[in-house]
Amino acid sequence: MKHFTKTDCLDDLRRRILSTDLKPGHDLDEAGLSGYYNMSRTPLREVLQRLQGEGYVVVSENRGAKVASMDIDVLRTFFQTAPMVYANISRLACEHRTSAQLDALKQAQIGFAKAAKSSDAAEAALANHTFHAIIGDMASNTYLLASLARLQIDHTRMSQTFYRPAAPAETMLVFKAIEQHDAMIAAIEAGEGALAIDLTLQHWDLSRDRMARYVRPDPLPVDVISLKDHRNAI
Amino acid sequence: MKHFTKTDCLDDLRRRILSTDLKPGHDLDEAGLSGYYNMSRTPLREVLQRLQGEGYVVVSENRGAKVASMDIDVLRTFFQTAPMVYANISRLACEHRTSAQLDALKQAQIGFAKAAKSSDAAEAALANHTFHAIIGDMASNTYLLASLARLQIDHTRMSQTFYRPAAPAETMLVFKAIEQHDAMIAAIEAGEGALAIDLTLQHWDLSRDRMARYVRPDPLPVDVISLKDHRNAI
DNA sequence: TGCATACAATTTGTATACAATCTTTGGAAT
DNA sequence: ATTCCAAAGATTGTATACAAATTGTATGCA
Repeated sequence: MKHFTKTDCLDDLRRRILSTDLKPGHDLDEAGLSGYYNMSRTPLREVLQRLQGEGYVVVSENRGAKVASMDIDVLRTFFQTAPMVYANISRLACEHRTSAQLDALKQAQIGFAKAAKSSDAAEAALANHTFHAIIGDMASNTYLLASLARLQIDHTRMSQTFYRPAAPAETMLVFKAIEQHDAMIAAIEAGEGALAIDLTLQHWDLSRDRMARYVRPDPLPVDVISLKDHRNAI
Repeated sequence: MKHFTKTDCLDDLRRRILSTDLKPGHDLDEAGLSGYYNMSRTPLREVLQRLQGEGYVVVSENRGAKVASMDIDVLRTFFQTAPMVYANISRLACEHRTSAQLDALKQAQIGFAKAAKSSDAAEAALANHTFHAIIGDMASNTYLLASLARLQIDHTRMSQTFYRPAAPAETMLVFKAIEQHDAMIAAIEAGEGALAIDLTLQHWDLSRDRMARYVRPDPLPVDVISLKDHRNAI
């Protein structure tokens, strides 16, 4: 059987959480995971501690780890905070970006466009995550990056539904998002901070309402609320 | 011998790092620490992973943990970012503060004033840390809080020298800081966001220049650079 | 039936032993 | 003397065993 290294395990858990393969509030069993990744509980627990530090999971004493939840009240603060942080990150990226980072960003954009058009929701959301994470790197501001990283976790999980085009009008919005990414690359390359801020805010206006509509509280036991009601909640 | 719990260990390491009892860049030996706290390496390593997530330490593969460093270039971004984050936190605190939190803040201010006047630098810096951490709690914005926490780590470590009053003029500045804290408590209690922002920015203007002057790079091996040169660097 | 308590089962926390990796040291060859 | 290599020492990483805590279940009693 394949042997996972600790970094692999870390990356995979991040990916599974971001893609909501592991849903918000989901209980993470140490024995189960250590079996899944074919490693002992000792290094796995260290991985969970790290993920807690990064905001992916919450571990409570004697009660194990859960995937970080997305309650309604944190989502209010999400939409309150995200534009400001993302905009500032974009501005800083204009000042500090290197050509290597620009290349990486363009690559990420290619991957994003492909995934978005293929309507593989998880893949598209992850590609979008990568795109904005690279901009975060460009800003090279450890302090703001800490906020950005946490915002991105929730952003990526919320945007799952965004890339599952149900109606044609919604597909249009995805194409618009791709265009906005291109414009942002240009702005960053040109070092036009004001423009980058503007584009970022537009980017947020595009997705805010849609995402907010799809947000739902942590999954409840199915015997308490019917699945149909649950799907329509919030 | 006394038996430390994991939380104790975590708190104590945080305190020692913030007070620069453990200096930036200092190497943290697992065996040494587990002996010091009288616990085995397994839980200690988990503590270190957590501290990494919080930005207190950096652990690198097969090379152990170091206290997070404070290089010159991150300090530029520090002064660039801190006013914005602290100001926003203050504003949010005005909106969300509870009366219990206000009480805690007033208590913290009493502790700060006492420590600052006693010219126990570490104690004063830690008390100031607590004061601003409570305001961070009040804001109840997990995302911004992540930035604030990281900013505070460096802020507290830098401000060590601030509370070691050498000249009478500098003592005056400390008294001024105490007054500003009182004004901020009043603003937050009254829920006057604009005023709180203003006070926060003033608070930063007060300390910025002084702190920047005392910043120095990570300690270098003494055989590379003479101690005298080192002390005068930056 | 409702509730409390005791006991079993599961899950998390810690210690220790051992494996893997990095660092230092002591020669040997140039 | 200097450089390179190898072996010893030290430090970090992982697995396993056991201890402690939590959760689930069954039983007794009102």
